[in-house]
Amino acid sequence: MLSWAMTAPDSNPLPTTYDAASTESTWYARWTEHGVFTANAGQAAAREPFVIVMPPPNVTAVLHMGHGLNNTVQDVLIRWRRMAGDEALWLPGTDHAGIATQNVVEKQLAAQGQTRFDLGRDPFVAKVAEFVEHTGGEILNQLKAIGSSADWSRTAYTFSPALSKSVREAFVRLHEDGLVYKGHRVIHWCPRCGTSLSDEEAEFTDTTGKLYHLKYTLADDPTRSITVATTRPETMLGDVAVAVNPEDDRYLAIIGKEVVLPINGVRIPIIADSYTDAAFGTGAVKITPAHDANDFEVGKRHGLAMPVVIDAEGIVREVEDAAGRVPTALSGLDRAEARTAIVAMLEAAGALVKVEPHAHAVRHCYRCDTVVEPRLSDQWFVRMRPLAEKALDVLRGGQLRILPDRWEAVYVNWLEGIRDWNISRQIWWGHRVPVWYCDTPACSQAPIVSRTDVTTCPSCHAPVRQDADVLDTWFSSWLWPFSTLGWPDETPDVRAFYPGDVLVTAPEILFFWVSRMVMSGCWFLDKTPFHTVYLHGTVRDMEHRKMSKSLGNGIDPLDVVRLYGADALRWTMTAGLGLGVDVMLDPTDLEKSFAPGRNFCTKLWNIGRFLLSRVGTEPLQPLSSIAPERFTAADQWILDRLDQAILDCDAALGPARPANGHTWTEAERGRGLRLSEYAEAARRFVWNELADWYLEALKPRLYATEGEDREVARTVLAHAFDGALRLLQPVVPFITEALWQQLPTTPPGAFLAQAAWPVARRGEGAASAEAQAFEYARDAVQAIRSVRSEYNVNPGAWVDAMLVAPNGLVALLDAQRDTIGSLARARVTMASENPGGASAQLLLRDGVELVVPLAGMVDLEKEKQRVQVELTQLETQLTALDGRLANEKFVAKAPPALVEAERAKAEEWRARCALMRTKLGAFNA
RNA sequence: GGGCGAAUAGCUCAGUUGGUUAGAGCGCCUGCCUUACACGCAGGAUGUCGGGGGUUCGAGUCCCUCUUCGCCCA
Repeated sequence: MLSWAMTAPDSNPLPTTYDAASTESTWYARWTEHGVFTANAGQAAAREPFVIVMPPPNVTAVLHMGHGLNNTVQDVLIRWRRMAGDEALWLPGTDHAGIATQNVVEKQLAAQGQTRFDLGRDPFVAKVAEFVEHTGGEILNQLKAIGSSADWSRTAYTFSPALSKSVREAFVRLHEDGLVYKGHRVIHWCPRCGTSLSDEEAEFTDTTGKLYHLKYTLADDPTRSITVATTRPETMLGDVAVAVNPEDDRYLAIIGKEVVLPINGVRIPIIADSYTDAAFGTGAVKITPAHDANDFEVGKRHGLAMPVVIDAEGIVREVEDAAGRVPTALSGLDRAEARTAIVAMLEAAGALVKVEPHAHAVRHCYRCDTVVEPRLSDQWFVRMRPLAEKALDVLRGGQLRILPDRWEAVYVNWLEGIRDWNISRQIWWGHRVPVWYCDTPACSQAPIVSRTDVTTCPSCHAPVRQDADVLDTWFSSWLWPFSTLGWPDETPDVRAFYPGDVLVTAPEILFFWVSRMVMSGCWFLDKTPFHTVYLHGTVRDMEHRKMSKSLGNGIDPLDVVRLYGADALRWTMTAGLGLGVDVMLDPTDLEKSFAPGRNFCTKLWNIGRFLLSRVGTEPLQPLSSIAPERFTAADQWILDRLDQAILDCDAALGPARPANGHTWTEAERGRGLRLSEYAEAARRFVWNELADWYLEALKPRLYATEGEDREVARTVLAHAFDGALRLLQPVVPFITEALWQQLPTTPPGAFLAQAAWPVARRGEGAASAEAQAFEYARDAVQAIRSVRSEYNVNPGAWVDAMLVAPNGLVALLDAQRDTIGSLARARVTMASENPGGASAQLLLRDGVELVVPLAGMVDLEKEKQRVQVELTQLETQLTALDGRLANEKFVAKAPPALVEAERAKAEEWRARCALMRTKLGAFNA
């Protein structure tokens, strides 16, 4: 048997400082080599599957802190469940990001003075594909650098052949279900990107613009006029009516009359429509059906013409049904130039009544921020109402929950008011709409909606033409939870891993993506794709501004990895993360944000170095083989603390899924996913309990004792650290793996990343009497240290201390004398009675007193005051407590257990007060 | 304009169904380079829980109202 001396620090295999970079690359490589992250559909029958699908980053994206946060959360959860014995699948991939990716390549072309039209459609698409192949997906490698344990063997891509098949299937199936249709209406149009956008893609920005009051003269009486208010005077060329509210007395007499548009002289009627708000502006609004969605509805109701006076590039001209409406002087102007010119012309004509500042929200393209132009066009739509009903049902039925739960109301509100989804885009990069047309004039073939490519018309056998539009990127993303598994094929993966479990993302894409995935999952596979949506916060700077490239206030996660290590990054992302709370980081002071994580890792490393050097490499006896009486109080205590830490971590993280497998109960619904509480519970155990107390208490024992007790200590030490490393692995996987590999209990070839999640040895609240004895020791140590500090006792000096214990506790405390002494640098003696005299006096719990004589140093007045202050405080509280207990209503109405507890507390306080009064008496004597 | 949320220590936040003397991390103050760790150890200070009103035996927690801030939707 080796002695402690022979396993001295010299033989310690761990270097003095932790090298994050080499540890991270070493272990990540070993994990992937051994398929630690690979899920097996064949195992899913024997083990509970646990599935997270990664929100696919844009294929051209560069890792930013938002990804860091999002993926750390997912990785913590998936690592937790993997250890807990689930068949854990974290499915990664990228999104082809139609508009965004096309924009990137178009920008490159623009740098060479080219447009996509110079190349033509097919060469352009080929160029984008090539670009994606060479530079795309780099972000997935960056995710590996932060430790993401995704199953890379299943990496998916929304524009891959497999997922394209899913997209077609979904489109065709919805068409068969009568939910896909082509509509002619005003949609959001981005003149810069040259495509339509969905409601969600046209984002509102609050803007202070101008409200122009324009005077339109009545055709039959040039002395009379009506004034309309508009924010967009340039659209007046396309006006087809002036609408007033039918209830509005001011205009009743002129409804049905005609006015003459200034500038182009077109005559248009005054109509009554309840859409008009009498309180807004002048109560009269101009109606431009082709250039405003609301006006379009009014126009449809009244059967009005729909002249188009602004084209797809945002240029004012006579586009359609607009002959004679655009004067030559204005034709060809950009919409912004046209506004200036038109306002000037209106003013010259005396038609501009006034201009006032006006705060309103203007829609912008979410990809390029260009002001969106409402435009009349033909687009493909999905009828959303039937889909939304299902998505509402699963939330209301409890098959789906959203955390934090306040987002559930937002989700419900949006789905209840859902509008049809414009899914066609007039760009080239994306899934082509799977519809073909026969252009033969004589042929009556209807458009062909097909799962497979169509080349010739089934009726006339002429070549057919495929619809030029591509589908909204989100039309592929919304299938992600099952398209990635092989749907529509009945693959083993679909059977094993659908539905999944948790979706982790930011609230920004609740509508874009989350709600739509629920809808598609419910529609196509009849089940919600996950039972939990976890919406984390946003990464912001210290001024609470969102981190963004344009503001230049971002932090590069890879910089953090380089400077502090991936574990430190993950620690900051986890430990600071209240449920759904924004994460504030200071881009100008990385130290402030990430030093705590690095410091924690350093501490963990040092704990490991010291502990492993003491445990040595010799085999250990199993904890279960050790008879309970051989454990010291400290041993019992740390084992109890580990149990408690495990229970705390479990309570913070879980439940992982509804207990009945499908529906959340009210009690379960808001629970779990408290990552900060989990991290704090694990940190507290390893640092504040294992290192600060157990290791310190053990030191003399490690050096002084021999034989059996040393073996017990080694076993407990290894067990406690092993437990700590397991609890911490999901947060700081690299350093914990490196340390765990050094434990003599670790089987060769095993990985902590796959080791079993710890289970508490005993239930809650069952702390043993022995463990309790160590709590008394800690009390005494803290009291002595406090006295030493107060009297400025030289840190190296030893003091005398006397424990005065009630009879029942004498033996228990006596056994702790050495421990107390070594931790507090005190010569501890026992007494059954307080000797009084010139000494520092402290009252510990359960009537235990501590007397520190400090010969010649004690300030009696100070001691008296200390006791007096404490007594006064306690008496005040005791009075309040007694008052409560004397209140009949309290005794009658409060739960009996509580009343009992309060009574016991009152007695304890009373005894404590009595003891303090005795002390004060002794001081005065 | 409509809806939702937040306001707790200097900062960032916990505080789950109302029930101990309201907690943590960081920061701050004091003393320590005690042979695992100064990226550390020990000891300390710090809150009329945004204002006002109400329900209750009991309110940081529930209700109303005001103020300030944030988010979502139109």
